[in-house]
Amino acid sequence: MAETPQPSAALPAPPKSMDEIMSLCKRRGFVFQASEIYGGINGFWDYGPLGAQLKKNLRDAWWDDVVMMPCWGRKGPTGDAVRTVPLDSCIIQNPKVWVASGHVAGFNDPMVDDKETKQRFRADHLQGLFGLLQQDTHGLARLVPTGGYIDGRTPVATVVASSQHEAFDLLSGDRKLQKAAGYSNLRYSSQSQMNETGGVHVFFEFRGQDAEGYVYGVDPEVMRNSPEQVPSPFTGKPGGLTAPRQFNLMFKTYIGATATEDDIAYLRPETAQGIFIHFKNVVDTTRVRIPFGIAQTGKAFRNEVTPRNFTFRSREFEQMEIEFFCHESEAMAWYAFWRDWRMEWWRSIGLGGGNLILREHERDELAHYSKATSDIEYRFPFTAPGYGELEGIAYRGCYDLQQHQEHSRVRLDYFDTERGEIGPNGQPKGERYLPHVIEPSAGLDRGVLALLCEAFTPDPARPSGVVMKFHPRVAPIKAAVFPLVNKDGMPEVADRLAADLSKRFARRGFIESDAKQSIGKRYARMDEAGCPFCFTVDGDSLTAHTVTVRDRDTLSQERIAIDKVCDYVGERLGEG
RNA sequence: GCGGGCGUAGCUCAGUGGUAGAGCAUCACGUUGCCAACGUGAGGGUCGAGGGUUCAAGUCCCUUCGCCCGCUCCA
Repeated sequence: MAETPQPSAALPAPPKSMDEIMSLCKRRGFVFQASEIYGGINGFWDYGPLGAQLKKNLRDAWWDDVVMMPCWGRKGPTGDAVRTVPLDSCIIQNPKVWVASGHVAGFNDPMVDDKETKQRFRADHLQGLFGLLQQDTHGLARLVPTGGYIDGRTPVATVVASSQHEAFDLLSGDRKLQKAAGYSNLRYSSQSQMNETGGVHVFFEFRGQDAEGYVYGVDPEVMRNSPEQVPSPFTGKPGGLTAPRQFNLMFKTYIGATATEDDIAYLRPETAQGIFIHFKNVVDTTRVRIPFGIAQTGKAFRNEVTPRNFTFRSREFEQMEIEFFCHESEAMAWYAFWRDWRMEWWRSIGLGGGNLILREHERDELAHYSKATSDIEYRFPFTAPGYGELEGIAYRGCYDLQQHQEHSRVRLDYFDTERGEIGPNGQPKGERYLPHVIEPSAGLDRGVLALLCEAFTPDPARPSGVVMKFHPRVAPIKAAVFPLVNKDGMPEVADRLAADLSKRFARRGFIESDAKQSIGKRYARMDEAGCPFCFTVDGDSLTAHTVTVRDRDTLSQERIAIDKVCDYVGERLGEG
């Protein structure tokens, strides 16, 4: 037979193709398009048998290392072991939760942002100051288009106001704005009504020093198509505004069968808020003391404008979030601790190498409540040479607890008996405070996608052409057992070995046994599925009680005793 | 949201108006002696969906859904 092929390590790594990765995901049952037989549904993906197990393994690894043995037993910056407790909160909560968190505000109308001042306002509240057209022989009628806006005209100045009247007041009271727009001394001239297009349109005309004009709503088409020409109401600079954007990113649903507007609820856009709203319950019931974390995994939903890049931006996705509560004075130390450990953790499950980076946010990138944020980013084939976010570690101050405290009117502060001045009895008097929060928030589906992309390794020297080099800890198939040929008692020995392996490892992943077709074909199938170890029962197995073990990554084979096989696998799965 | 491309078997694709195809994969039987061997046989398609033009549509037209790429966006 052919010689053992050598891995083509000497050759430079061929570029990874997202198409090929997606094709393999479909072919081997890692990821399917949701509702595929009905034509699919944009932004939703399902996991096939291997993908479901891969995802579970990643989630379990996170749970083990975050909840059961936090940070691998490492001590935190305060010298104590890291403590976390788990939580599992509902996808649907009282809508007030999302009002408090800021997710509901202004989400039902197209919104415009000022890029410089970061102020956001409703697009239909942008009122413009327009000069009259030079040759306006047809009068104002020609300015009246459809929809109540002045079609296609660019204002020389803008203000945010809910009515033309208010807009005129603002404009006429702001000499600086007038001057910037080339006018001065604006005053009310007349109010005309038009009904050329069936509707009544009211113009607030004005007269300035040298010109006339009118105040009217800014055409959304203009804001959308040429935002670079629209002056900002805050800075007066043209181009300072974004185009109007729909921000209804939360999925709506109705509670109860009546489905009226009063019954509206939302699918959670993040799991984090479920943790914040139970902060007090957890403190009161579990004897945790600050510093400690609450961890949760679960589905979240966002009505993304543009789902794209395979599972990277999906409308339904799973998060793995920790909210770590600590005293403000120690928050930055904990922030650095979590940031660095999370980075180590992703490396430990196989995302080492140059594709993983830690990126500290610039100051102007930070949310207003955040004092520091960093992203752990992976270089996906579709982001290369750039990176895509896997996990964000944010120092959120006490913003979230404060918001919920205000909106719910329930005190969420914490009485820390280990702080405060030492009293006459030698005991600290205690300190009452709102804890500060470090939030390591990871995307499980993005993690799975990164594992798939990282594992995907084209190798022309192999019969399969590709090998999935999953870390054994996350590999969906942990081991495979093959009889070299299907006779001479080999299948029976193989069956017994597979049964032993299953007994010990089947809770962590599949144990495959396969007696069909040539041995090479079976190895090739396991390469594509990313099975790290293949044990082959041959003639010597019957007499010497040994099998060969083939290493997926090196293709090397060694012979080990049958009764050592389970320990061999156990060691490599990280059981020590 | 805008522009471009694509959609035929599980996968990769051919098929420019006239009987739905290939390779690989899958299954069965035989063979088998460490890297997708071989032989024989089998199953698998309303050509993404809907409508239209035509004697006749996978092929031409319209609509729609999905995916990919670029811009935009990512609270």
